[in-house]
Amino acid sequence: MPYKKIKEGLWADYSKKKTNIKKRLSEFKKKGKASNEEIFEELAFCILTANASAKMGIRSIDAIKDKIHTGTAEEISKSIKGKHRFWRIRPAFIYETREYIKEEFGNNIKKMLGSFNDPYELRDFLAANKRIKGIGYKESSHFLRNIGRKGYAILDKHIINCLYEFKVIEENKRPSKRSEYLERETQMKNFSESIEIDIDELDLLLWSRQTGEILK
DNA sequence: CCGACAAGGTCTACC
DNA sequence: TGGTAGACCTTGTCG
Repeated sequence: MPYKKIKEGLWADYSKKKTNIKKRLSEFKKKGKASNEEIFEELAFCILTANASAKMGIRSIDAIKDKIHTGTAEEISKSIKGKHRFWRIRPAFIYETREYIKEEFGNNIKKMLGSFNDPYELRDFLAANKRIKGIGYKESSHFLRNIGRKGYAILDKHIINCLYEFKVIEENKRPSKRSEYLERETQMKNFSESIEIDIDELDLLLWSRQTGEILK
């Protein structure tokens, strides 16, 4: 499909969904100003969504909200069984991440996030940290976006698919390392600039085209 | 009804 | 040391 058609198609869709998209983004912004507990819950949500369905993630986080701040990995695991594919390992990830933030930052996740000036250094930190478990580049970007940080590409299966169809990227393959992630992120940014749709809005737009919904 | 396959990736072990 | 299979795991959906 020629570039011009793609741009027109996206804009037609964007005009319809614009209100919902903006609304969702303002919710993300608001979340960023919430308590340490709520922000940690958002991080836990992202740990849960990796290679699980979005609905599974939402359903699961609701089930364990009362357990994730104080419960053991086993307790979290018990609450999530039957609601999530990876009911044994993901609670362990959440637990380990929580204990790390407790040890290093006195349970103050906002302090942790605030200790970086550069947004990409912050993401590198989250993605590369071996004690922040279950969070790679995609989920790190997802998390930061969900707490109102802007400008990151969230390169999941759906977005990669779209970008490939649009010929923005050359391979229909999820990035498996940092350099690939950054490269495709730049390509998506260039595309978003050229069609004049903000990258954060473009992410929600493309995702909604694949799934029919504007979730998180 | 049943087999195949997908579901917002990341971690670990091994070469 | 840098890269890549295999593990994680179950449920819903589609032919």
